[in-house]
Amino acid sequence: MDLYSTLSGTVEPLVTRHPDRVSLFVCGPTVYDYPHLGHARTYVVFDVLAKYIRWTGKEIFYLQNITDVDDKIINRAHEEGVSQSMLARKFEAEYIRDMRSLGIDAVNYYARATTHIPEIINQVDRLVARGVAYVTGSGVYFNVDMFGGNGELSGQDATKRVSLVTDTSKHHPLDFALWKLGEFGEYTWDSPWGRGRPGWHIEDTAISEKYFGQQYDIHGGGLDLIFPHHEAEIAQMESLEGKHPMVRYWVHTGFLTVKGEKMSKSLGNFITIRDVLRTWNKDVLRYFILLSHYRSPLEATKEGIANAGRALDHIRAVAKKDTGENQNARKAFTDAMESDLNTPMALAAIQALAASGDLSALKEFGEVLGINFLHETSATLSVLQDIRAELRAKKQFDVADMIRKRMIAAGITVTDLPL
RNA sequence: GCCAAUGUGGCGGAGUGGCUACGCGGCUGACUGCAGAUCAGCUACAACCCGGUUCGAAUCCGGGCAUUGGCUCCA
Repeated sequence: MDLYSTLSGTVEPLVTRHPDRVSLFVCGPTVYDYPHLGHARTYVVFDVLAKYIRWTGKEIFYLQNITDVDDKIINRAHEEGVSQSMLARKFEAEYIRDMRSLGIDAVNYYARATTHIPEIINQVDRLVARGVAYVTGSGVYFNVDMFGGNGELSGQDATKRVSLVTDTSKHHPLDFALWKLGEFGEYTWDSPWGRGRPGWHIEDTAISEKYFGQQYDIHGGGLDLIFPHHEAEIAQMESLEGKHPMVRYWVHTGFLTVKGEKMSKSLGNFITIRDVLRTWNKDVLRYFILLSHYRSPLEATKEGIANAGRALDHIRAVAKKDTGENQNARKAFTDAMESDLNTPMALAAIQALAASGDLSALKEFGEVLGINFLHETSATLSVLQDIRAELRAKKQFDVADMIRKRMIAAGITVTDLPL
């Protein structure tokens, strides 16, 4: 398939290091609060990417980190009077719960920062030994002047930029912390440089190196991580042994916006996933997300989600009778997915499949997208439907209508065909 | 200031150098025990602006503008 990489700035054919095995690493959340719709977008997109690649017959290992040691967690735990681990475990569980309720199940392994401290320390140690990191009284820092490749992803040269932060202990204002020295309560570990905790960027490279090595195929995350986070990751990993590129395919999802502004925890304009799922089910939400291309901005509005819900209802209403394969629409679907995961086009193909009654393709592709395009049926429901059909045939409309009324009240969509 | 993403019809949203995706909404008709749904058709004659290349550009090139974001934590 073709995939856009931020590194090259173009769509290019996906050529993985092993023809039939794909390694995918996606930056997970910092677990200090409930996940919001912006997270839903990013993780639904990568869920679909992984499912699609798997569907094409390749083996994929999808690894995601969980940032469970960080300033925000420390502060929040302090505010709420709970331990850091209690807070982190709670919101990690909430995150996993929300991901499940969105039908996200393509991740093979969630790796916590705090369970990879030895790997982190080891990596920092090697960076110090290589001479690209140095130790001060406040921590271990990566020396950005020592890394030539900086700025590849973002187009920004870190050594030439102006920083708002002034920390006189650092050689260069933009040098970033690999290890922060100090006592941070529960999450403080011994290290060769003294007690402390990891910097922000190091966990990803320590984790990805452990499971994938210094080079792997796809690294994903939100657009907001390109700088400085992903640049820092490249600097760290490629400084170990000079292997380049660390990753060839950097896939970044566009922002989810609210009234034109990026949804974020810091802005406080976020809608949690569970709030949305109170009104709409995961099929509607996924349909809404996939209705726009993953790199475009996506404006979250009630109207937009409701619109997606109507479109999905329509597909289900049309897809009632199985009338065989629609090869053209099947090809259109895979062509769209092959083309930089063009889900809006893929959904157009889904509509065509529904219209032509290719139910087996709808089921199969629905699994790739994580959306159920067919009406759910159960034994109980079909018995009720049969009874109603008989009653209507006998023109006993009062009883038939009463059953329909009750079914609708119970949240079941009932649509009769003309007699 | 520097860097980046985005800019298409009432709305959402694709592709493609010329042959007008698709959906939602709206309109008309058909069908229908009733709701609803479905079916057929119509609707919008759209491309941020200014230049250029071309027989032809929304699509390629140049220059602007606007919105959002990154440069501090962020999916």
